[in-house]
Amino acid sequence: MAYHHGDLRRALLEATAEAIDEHGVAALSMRDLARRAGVSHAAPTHHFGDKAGLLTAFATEGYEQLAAALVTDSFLEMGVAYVRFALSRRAQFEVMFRPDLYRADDPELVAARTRSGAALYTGAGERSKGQAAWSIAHGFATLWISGAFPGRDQDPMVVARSLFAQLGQDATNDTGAAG
Amino acid sequence: MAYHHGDLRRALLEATAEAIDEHGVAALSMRDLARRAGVSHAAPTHHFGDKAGLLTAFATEGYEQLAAALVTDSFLEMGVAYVRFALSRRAQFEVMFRPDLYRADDPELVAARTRSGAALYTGAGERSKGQAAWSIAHGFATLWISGAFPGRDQDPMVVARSLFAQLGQDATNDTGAAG
DNA sequence: CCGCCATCTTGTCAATGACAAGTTAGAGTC
DNA sequence: GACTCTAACTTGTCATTGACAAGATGGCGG
Repeated sequence: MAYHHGDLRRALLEATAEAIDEHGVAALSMRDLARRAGVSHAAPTHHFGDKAGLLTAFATEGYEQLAAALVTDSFLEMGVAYVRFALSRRAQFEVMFRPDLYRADDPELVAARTRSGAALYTGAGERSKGQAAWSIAHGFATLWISGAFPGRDQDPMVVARSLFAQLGQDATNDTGAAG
Repeated sequence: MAYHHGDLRRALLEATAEAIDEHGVAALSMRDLARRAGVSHAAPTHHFGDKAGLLTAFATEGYEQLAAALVTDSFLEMGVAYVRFALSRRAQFEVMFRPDLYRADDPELVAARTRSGAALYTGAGERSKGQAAWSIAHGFATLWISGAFPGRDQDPMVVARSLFAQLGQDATNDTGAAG
């Protein structure tokens, strides 16, 4: 077995998403990740220190991806993008909002979270309408993922748009920059 | 040490809420619950079969409590009650919406979930406005709990009301029974 | 007063996270 | 082109955990 994997760190982060998608975060195991990557059981520790370190890196990556996904000029589309991110990167989304799983004060994570927060607050700000939109996006995404939301035969993105439409109409075409 | 605890099942469920409130679901340990209740490490297994069984019972209890909490005549107050439940019974709320932690097909759990769902759908139904309100309530609650929501010096219940107010005004005084 | 059996205990096992100590390979140096 | 240096990875170990098996206890029906 080769001693130098190439990019084990990357492979482990990808294996993490796979494993969570398959069995949920609760069943996530460092040793299973090692097996998936074809390395010894202690190899992941070398790169991440411990399990919390792995999930810190995983959540950081998630915040960076979210920040990138939220770049759009329309207030409505930002909400749609938020839901799309949550549903397409379920594993990241799930870990990101469970700070008990990682080190929430890690500098790199805080920086990434701040970046995605900046995008979000530009549209949502401290204003109730933006916060309501964020809550709808986040609530719908988590309810849909957990299976609690009705109408599972429908396209979730279509449903999401119908929910945003329930907010005052002026909000759907407002980037928030005017506030 | 007494062989008959009295109501160990009850004590364990209460210890579960305590333990989750203190260290999160991720760190929940059957043996720790046993220690908290002052019984041997295998006692919990006798009552719940396994960890998933314990959390199934815990989530079932949560759904029953939620169903009771949602009994109100006002659409708006139901949303407020939902948020209040989530914040006051954090542990139950967290477990309820993580079906990977328990047996989602358990008959008693399904019954309890259906009961709380009935209350919810009476107000929310299949209609977008009700679903938007549910999403706001659920999203706000989870974001507040995770610490991601801004304005943490404010009273969360006041913030929640300001969010519901962003929905069309006619929705805030509609039980949905007319649909 | 005696057996029954739900309740709880003790004992054990495989899996896991964390850590310590050893091994390898490839990069830099001369 | 051998030599060292060190990051990357391995092997080995330990305490903890969930799950299960088997035994102990004590209240309750007969």
